[in-house]
Amino acid sequence: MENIISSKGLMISEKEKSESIKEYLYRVIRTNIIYGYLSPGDVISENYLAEVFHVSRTPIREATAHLVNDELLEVYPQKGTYVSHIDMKRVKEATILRQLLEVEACQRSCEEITEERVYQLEANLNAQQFYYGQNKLIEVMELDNDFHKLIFESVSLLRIWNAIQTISYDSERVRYLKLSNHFRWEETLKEHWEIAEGIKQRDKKLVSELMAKHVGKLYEDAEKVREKYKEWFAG
Amino acid sequence: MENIISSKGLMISEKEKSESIKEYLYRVIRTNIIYGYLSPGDVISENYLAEVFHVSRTPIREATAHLVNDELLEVYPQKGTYVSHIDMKRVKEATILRQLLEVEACQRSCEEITEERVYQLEANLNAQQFYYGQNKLIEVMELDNDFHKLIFESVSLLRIWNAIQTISYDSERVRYLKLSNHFRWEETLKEHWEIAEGIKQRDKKLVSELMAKHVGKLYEDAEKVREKYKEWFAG
DNA sequence: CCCCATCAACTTGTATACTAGCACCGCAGA
DNA sequence: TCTGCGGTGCTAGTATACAAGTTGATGGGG
Repeated sequence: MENIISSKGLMISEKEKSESIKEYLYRVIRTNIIYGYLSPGDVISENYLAEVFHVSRTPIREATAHLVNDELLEVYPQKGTYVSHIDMKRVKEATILRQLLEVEACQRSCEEITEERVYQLEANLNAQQFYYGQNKLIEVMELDNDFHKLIFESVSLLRIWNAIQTISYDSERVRYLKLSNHFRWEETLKEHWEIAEGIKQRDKKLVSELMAKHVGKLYEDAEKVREKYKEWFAG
Repeated sequence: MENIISSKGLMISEKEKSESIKEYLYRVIRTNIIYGYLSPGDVISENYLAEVFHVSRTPIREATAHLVNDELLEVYPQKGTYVSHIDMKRVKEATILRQLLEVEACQRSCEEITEERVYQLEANLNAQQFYYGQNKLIEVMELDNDFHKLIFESVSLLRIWNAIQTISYDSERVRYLKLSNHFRWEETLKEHWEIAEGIKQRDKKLVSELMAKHVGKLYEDAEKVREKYKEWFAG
């Protein structure tokens, strides 16, 4: 992936041909927030974004409306648009949601998953290790997401995966802060390997415990991250 | 609630002062789809909607973009915008999601709920009975939703409730078809009363079983509804 | 009669112009 | 120096104009 850091300090990736301008803008702005190129409290007016991306305000507005829905942006009419702060209540709800659903998904995958997909899980973890060694943290994050997504995909629950995403963006920001501080990473990868191995062995009970623990730890980690980056958090 | 059926056959409710035009449009168009004033396959061009609501295309576009995200509308550039068909796969995923989360919520409510909220649950069910007697089905539907929402509210999991909603709109359409055919309604209300009573008695085990059964039945009912309204369904 | 080309009437996508409202800053007066 | 008032420049909300593309009907030629 080739990302360009613009003069405005934004990371601007290439537009895919399959996506419309508004989808492109949504994706790019969202990743800039999650990966910290836009910090909580930052003001980003529509005119400013329109200038940076060389498009009119119309697609910008459609993208920002989506991001408001995701609670990553807050729009105050006639005042401005701000990057939201991370809300621990949101992280908590996302954790509860994920614990229940990821456990369900990996239990089902113990019964339904194919050898091919097990291989994909293992390849994914190897890739994570590789990119982490190269300090390519964004790639590591995306692979981590893909790992979990692969499990949902293996049991045909992608819409549920997407529903999880829409309330997990604050957790994503926490995970990236955690990752960029190299906090507990080796341990986290080990948890992934254990889960993959458990699925391979189709041990539902073991996998459930591992996954519940794995997801649950994010909230604990979030508390620690909050101490260091308290200005990123609300309340 | 005063709803006006426009000359175009749309049910147009009053705009609340607290909501913006785009939020109003989103709400009205969504309810028109769920309550069958707009049927799967219907074409609704942006110009058409702009004319009906006496607004420009800009807020219309923002509302339709949201509805595309909800998979209630499908937009084909330069061709048209269509009301989507009900997808049983979506209903299935929503059922799985709800079973897990509603069980979790009502278990928590057994520990946390206040007497005040228990009273609200009971009042809600009485109101459902009343409006059903008056054949005010839309009010019944909204009260049914409020019943479940109250439970999530009682345990501070409203974001999870909202996440459920975003993948449950097909289920909503099924529920309204079911309701307007007076299919299994008395039984459904009885299930609600049992759940409310179980929460009041704070019997976690009983409530979990009842709720899982209650939510699970929607998918079975959907199969039956599909036989009668097969043109409403995809595939 | 059938087929193909052309054109007109739509559609959504994008850009731009205008409106309304808030906030800040500087100036004037006490 | 402090206070109040008003202008100015910003914001997002909305309306409109234009661009690009699809569809379907119509009419002429084989």
